[in-house]
This record gives sequence, structure tokens and C-alpha cells, in this order.
Amino acid sequence: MRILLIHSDYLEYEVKDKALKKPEEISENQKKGRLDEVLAVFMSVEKVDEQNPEEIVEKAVKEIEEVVSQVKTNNIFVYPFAHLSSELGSPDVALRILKEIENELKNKGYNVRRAPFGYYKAFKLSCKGHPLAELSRTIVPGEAKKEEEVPEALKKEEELVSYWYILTPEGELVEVDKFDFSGYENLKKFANYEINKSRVVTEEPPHVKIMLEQELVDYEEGSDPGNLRYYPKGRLIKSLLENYVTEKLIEYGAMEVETPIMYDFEHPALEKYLNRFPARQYVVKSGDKRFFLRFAACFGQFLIKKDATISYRHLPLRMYELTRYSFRREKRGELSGLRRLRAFTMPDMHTVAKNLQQAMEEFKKQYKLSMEVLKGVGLTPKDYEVAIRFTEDFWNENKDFIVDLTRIIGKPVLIEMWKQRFFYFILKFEFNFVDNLDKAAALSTVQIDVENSQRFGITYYDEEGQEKYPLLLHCSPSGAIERVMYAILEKQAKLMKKGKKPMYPPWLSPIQVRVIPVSEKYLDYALYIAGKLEGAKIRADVDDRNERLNKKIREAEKEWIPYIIVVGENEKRMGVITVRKREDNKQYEIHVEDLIKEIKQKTEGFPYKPRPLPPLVSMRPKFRG
RNA sequence: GCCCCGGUAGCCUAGCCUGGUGGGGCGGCGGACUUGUAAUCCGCAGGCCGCGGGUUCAAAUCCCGCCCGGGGCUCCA
Repeated sequence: MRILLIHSDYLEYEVKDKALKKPEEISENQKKGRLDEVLAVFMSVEKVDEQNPEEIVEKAVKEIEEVVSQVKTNNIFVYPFAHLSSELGSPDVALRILKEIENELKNKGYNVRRAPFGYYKAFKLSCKGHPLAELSRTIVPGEAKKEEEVPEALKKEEELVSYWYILTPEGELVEVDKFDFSGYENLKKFANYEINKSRVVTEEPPHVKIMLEQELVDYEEGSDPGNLRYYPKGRLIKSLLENYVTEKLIEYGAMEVETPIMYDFEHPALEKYLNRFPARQYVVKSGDKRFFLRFAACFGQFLIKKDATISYRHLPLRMYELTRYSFRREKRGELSGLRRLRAFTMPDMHTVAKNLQQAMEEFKKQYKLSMEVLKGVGLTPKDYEVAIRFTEDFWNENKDFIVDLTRIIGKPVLIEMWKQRFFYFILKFEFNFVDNLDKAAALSTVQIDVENSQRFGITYYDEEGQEKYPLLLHCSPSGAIERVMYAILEKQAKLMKKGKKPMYPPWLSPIQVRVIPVSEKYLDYALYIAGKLEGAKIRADVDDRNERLNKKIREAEKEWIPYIIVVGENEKRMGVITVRKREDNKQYEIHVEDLIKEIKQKTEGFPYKPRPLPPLVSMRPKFRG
């Protein structure tokens, strides 16, 4: 049975002519009908339904009831509609089934009308047009199969079956439910999240509280949800992360480019690509034209590559852009703090590879690169879980290659295998962070794309001068920058739960050293010390407020400042400083030069930006009370 | 879109169930204190209790509608 459900302001019909030789007998008042605020249920009974009409009735009623409760109406219009199927059942069985559905629904207390069977009817209908207003269902005997009115791509995705395994570094491939997760609790959480995806939590994620309290990031009611506001400290952290990932990729050999953030809906190559995905774009109207805001850097880079003349000698060719921003209009209820946004910053590198062999070599290198990039922001393999996804064919031909990936990470990984390729890629990995609410979020990812070079017309010339389609690798070695911030903060929240002091990686700490004079009298010495630190490119400030020392210490601690210097009579006389170190909670009396050396050593190799706020704490506004 | 929770001063929060002129803390401002490693004391200012409607002699409180935020569902390039 096929059902089309339309939530409507009203549905009215009028009987015209007979459509069958022997239509249903009807009375005069059945020739016209109307219901307002109604769920219109158009139905076609199919041949297979004859195998088990009772079951079909039961399932159909259940489906209808479910939709009725979702759209919150009590009015149902059962409407025989042959055009939904090309394999109709016989009219008498069909009529019987429809009548039974009608009666069942009436018995359950709904206000039901049914249009007569076997006539040509004129009808008017006013669809409400909200997302649930138009649904379709297919019901078959035996096993109820659901089908929603969704883009072709999503339908295919639904049919796509995933086989889940755990692969150990020893090369053992174990079905997920047979794997012994003891010692791998985090992997278990991740696997569970990936496979079941159902969660019952009603908490604010800990990183949200931190980002607000620390005045890093805030919601912006003046924008669309999922578009955030960054205060100076948050902007500094984000900016340093952006620079860090960019530098890493350039060092790796990528060419940095910049491409537009909006694209023409009508562009042929883009159109095809876009059609694979449900409508999640921001749309910008300009005159008569419609543009969508990019949801990744693929478009811009592919369009550059399409026009470039590329020789096999240039391969692998790596191109990179940091998208500030990529836009995805995620559903309202899906947005969450820094974890999932509608506007986010995505480092996105695309590599043109000659053939599968070169693509795989690059894949492995970028896998290692991703590990290194995450390590730099304080995330080690202990902090994330690996998922590797591929087609069955790829696995059969490249087992050793995959096993080697698990050896590199040194722990079991989650495997998702597909019988056939549906996505544009044949192989993909992600590093996923599992947070305090047991939710997983993908950070690093690399994919081998076998489809888009054709779609975009990207070619290279091989040794014989032949024009060939290359493979493309998509790589984000860190994942979205906002999500890296999320992972850093969630990791600290985990530590706090265990009673440990939270800390930023030293190079990311917005203020690295706070200097506190014991009283006004020593402000000059405090400024002198801060000046020395700043001269060495260390972000230092001075708490010159007229407050108690204890209070200033407390506030510096609450800001997670790694080094707190207190100076007074002793220090000034001896030309030293007293440092309170966050990492061990101890105090040391040392020379400022030694502190500089220590901090420089800890931040070596990472980007630097100057202090994001005025040097004197007394000169700073409160951004959020 | 649907479901749940919330919206009280710049921030956090009590009061709402059981209607009777909104209370505290932080922050801000003024003053005293001149500080040695996680919150000094005193005072002052600051509110269309999200918006609109209804019930009532009387609404932050009860009812209806809307807006905004958070979480969940579905989904996720």
C-alpha cells in the first residue's frame, strides 16, 4: 500500500463520473464532502497487499495515527487515490481495506470521512506546507517498510546498510556486539552513539557554561541561531587555532587559496552536487538570482582545479582554505554550543591524486598529520576515538592498509562497512571526541573521493599526455575550529569532574601571566615585570585594581591563568618574582628570565598573538556581567 | 517541524504550586581599609517580572496566544 499524507487547511471533493464499471454505491450526500484542519490520506492498495489485508489495515492505521498525533489534528480524510502505484490491487479488496481503515480510525475516536471509491472526483486541497505537512509511506505485508517523502539521495541512504565492526591493531575484525569493550569504555560509548544515536539527556553541555563564564564565546540573539559572538579572549583562542592549523597545512605542502562564500544555484556542476543533499543551505537573494552560502570549501577549490592545467608531475597537488565561515542550516534543535553551529570555521584541504595508490599514500600521511595537529591542541589518541568507513570491495583489496591505520593509532577502532558505495568516497576516517554527555563529535577527517573529479571536470595529463580524471582527497586535519574549542573545553570539564584544575594549552591561554602587586606601592615594579614578559612575547597583564590580594588571586585562578606572579617589598628589593604555578599549585621565588625561558620552551613551535585585552585589569569592561 | 524545560536589574538567582505593592548574591558607582597567595567592610543606584490578551477588587504568580533561548526527537555534506 502506498499512502500520501497531506496536512491541510481543508480538503473538499465532488463526485463527477464513474471510473470503474462497478463503483461503490453511494448516497446523495456522499457526492460532496469537506473537512477542515484535516490530515488528507491518499491511498493506493497494491497487489501485494492482497496477501494479508488485515495486516495492511493494522499497519496503515498505525502510520496514520502516528502522523495525526504529530500534526495535532483529529480530522482524517481517507481518499482512494490510484495514482500512487503502478501495481494496483483488485478494486474489491482495495475497497474492503479502505473501509476497514475508515472504521478502525472511527472506532479510535477520530473524525473520519472517506471519499467514494471508483469515481472521478474533483477535489480541492490546501496543504499547510510545514515540514511534516507532506509525507508518504509504503506499507507491505510481512515487514513494514517506511518511506518518507525525501530527496532521492536520502532514500538511497536509508536503504544503505551498514555493517559495524571493531578492528584491533592485531588485525582482528570483530562484530561490534561480540567485541569485549572492557578497557575501552570510551570506544564503547562512541560505537553506541554511532550505531544507536539515541540519547536521553537534558543537560547543558559543560563547555557552554565554561565558554560563557570565561567570556570566550556567547550567543548572539541579533543573528540566526548557531551564529556566535566571540569576545576578545575567545577570539584570541580561535584565531591562534586558525593560524596553527593553517601553518601546519602550509608546512605539509598545501597552497592556501581563498574562494567566495556564496555560489550560484544554477551552476551546473554545483547543482548536481547540491542535489545529493537535503536543503540545508542558507539562501541569499540578489536581484533575481539565488545563491547558497557554501557549506564547505569544496566548491571554490574544485572550480579552481577545473580551470587549472595540471600535469602528473604536479601530483599530489594540495590546496587549502580556512573557511570563515562555512554555513549549514542545521535544524534548530540540533544546534549545541560550540559543538554544532550554523556558521563555523573549517580548515579544508583538497588533494589531487594520480591514482588509488597515490591517494592511499596521501591518506595515510594525512591520517598521521591529523594526529599531530590534534596533539598540538592538547588532544592525544586517549582523548578521541577513530572510525574508519569503507566499502566491502575496498576492504577486501586493502586489508593490510586498514590494519596499519589501527597500528598507527595503537588501539581498536570502529569500522563501518558498506556493501556498495553510496557516498562520493570509498574510504574515510574520522577522529571523534566523546564528551561529558556521551555524545560524539567528529574532529579530523580524510576521505578519498572517486566522484567529484568527473562531476566538476577536474583532469590532469598523464605521462602519455592523456587527459585523466584524478582522485580527490578531502581533509580537515582538525575539524571545525569551533569544534576544537569545544573538545578542549569538554576535556577540561572531564578533568574538573575528577577534581583536577582545568588548564588551556599554554600557547592558547589568553593571558599567560598575571602580575599582582601586593599594594599600590609596588605597581611600578609589577608593570616592569609585565613589560619584560611582554617584550619576550608572552601575554602578561597587571591586576592594578584596588582589591584584596586574595581576591585577585582567586579571580586569576578562575580565569585559568597558568602563572600568577605576586610582587611586593621582598621581590622589589631582591629583583625577583614569586610565581604561583597552576600546573602544580606551588609557589616559586625565581628570576623573571627563568620564567620567560620556561614559558618560551612550552610554547615553542606554536603561533603567538599579543594580549587580547588592555594591560591593566582595571581598564577592562565586563562583557557579560 | 514536533516534544520537554526556561525567560525576574549587565550576570546568577529566590518568589510562581497556594494571586495581596519583587528578595538575595555577583558586577557597577561612592566611601573606609593599604592589603603577602582562592571572595575586606559600609553605603548608593539599577526592574514595563520576555511580549500581547484574558480571568480577578487585585496577576511575576492562574488561563490563552505569540516571541526568544536551551535540551530532546528526526536528520547531518
